[in-house]
Amino acid sequence: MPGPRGPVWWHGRFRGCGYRITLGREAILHVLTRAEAHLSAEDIYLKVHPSCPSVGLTTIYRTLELLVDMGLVHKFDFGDGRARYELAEGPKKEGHHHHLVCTSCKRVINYTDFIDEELEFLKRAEEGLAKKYQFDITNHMIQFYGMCDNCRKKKA
Amino acid sequence: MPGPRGPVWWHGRFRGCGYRITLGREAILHVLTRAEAHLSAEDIYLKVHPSCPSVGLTTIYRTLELLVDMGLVHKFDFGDGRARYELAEGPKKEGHHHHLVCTSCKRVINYTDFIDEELEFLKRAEEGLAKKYQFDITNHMIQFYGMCDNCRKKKA
DNA sequence: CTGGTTAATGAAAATCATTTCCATTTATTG
DNA sequence: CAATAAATGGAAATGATTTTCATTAACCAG
Ligand SMILES: [Mn+2]
Ligand SMILES: [Mn+2]
Ligand SMILES: [Zn+2]
Ligand SMILES: [Zn+2]
Repeated sequence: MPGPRGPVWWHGRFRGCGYRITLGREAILHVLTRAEAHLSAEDIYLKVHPSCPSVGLTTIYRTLELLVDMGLVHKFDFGDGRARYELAEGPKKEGHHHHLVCTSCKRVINYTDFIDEELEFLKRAEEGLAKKYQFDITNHMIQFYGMCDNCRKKKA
Repeated sequence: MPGPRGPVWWHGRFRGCGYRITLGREAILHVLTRAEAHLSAEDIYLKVHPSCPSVGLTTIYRTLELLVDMGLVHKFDFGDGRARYELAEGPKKEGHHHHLVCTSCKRVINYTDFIDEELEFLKRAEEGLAKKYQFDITNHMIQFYGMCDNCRKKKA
């Protein structure tokens, strides 16, 4: 149930780009907004299906591509063979975090620690790199890989 | 031409794990050692083929998986639909760098700038995260995304 | 050096996430 | 409400990667 049709934070962005606001898109954003985990296209399809059975997997993929291009959603590859999607920034600014990926079980942990000193480092790096390589930097990604608690115990 | 069969830097690692040293593996490592770019499995297949036409694509995939698991090779997803591989560390310590990825043309630039302050930041982050999340961190990845010189000009 | 053991391999087939096609639907606008 | 073009769904295509299985060859003991 996508809720009342009132103006929603992302409607403006859509209208501004000349994109239409459809039931499917509404449902997909709704799921992404409430997602705890890092959802695959199929995960989203399954969550959208009960309330909007008419939305097909193709639309999920198309919408996600659109959202990624608009910068509203980030796309990740955690090594399990399917892309994972996550809202870039909600209405609340909970957002900015990075990932700890277990190479053994593919579990992913969001962390926000060290974000301050990280921001410091990133700002200078971005500036320097942009100038040196004539790159217009819009985004970054940091991931740490290793073995999680559970997997380490299993090995022992 | 995989060169003389003398002891090579990675032979020890292989023997230690009980892995056999085969012509195919020799050829694949040889290509990776000399690679300038970030090669896909097929790129490697094509480079190996002339001197070792008997090595099939399946072996390329299998060997790359092995090398990634051993930590000798890093696997990347730059968003063009195929995995890219790069030697983690050669005999010479040229290695450590990160990537600038053009989201428009998928061009990738290696950079080593800011590595010192980055290392500082990473060391502390790794320690803190390892303790807090009980993660055994073995690796990390940093990528900046944006639009490269060429692509920006085209848009203008 | 040689034969036995078993990892490694190639080719073909299977998998499966993602994309493409195209006829149909629907959001938007006046 | 009608006109228009964007958006969509379902089926088929795509294409990278994986699996299967019969064959080869690396390695080791003798
Ligand atoms: Mn996350
Ligand atoms: Mn590189
Ligand atoms: Zn794990
Ligand atoms: Zn570019």
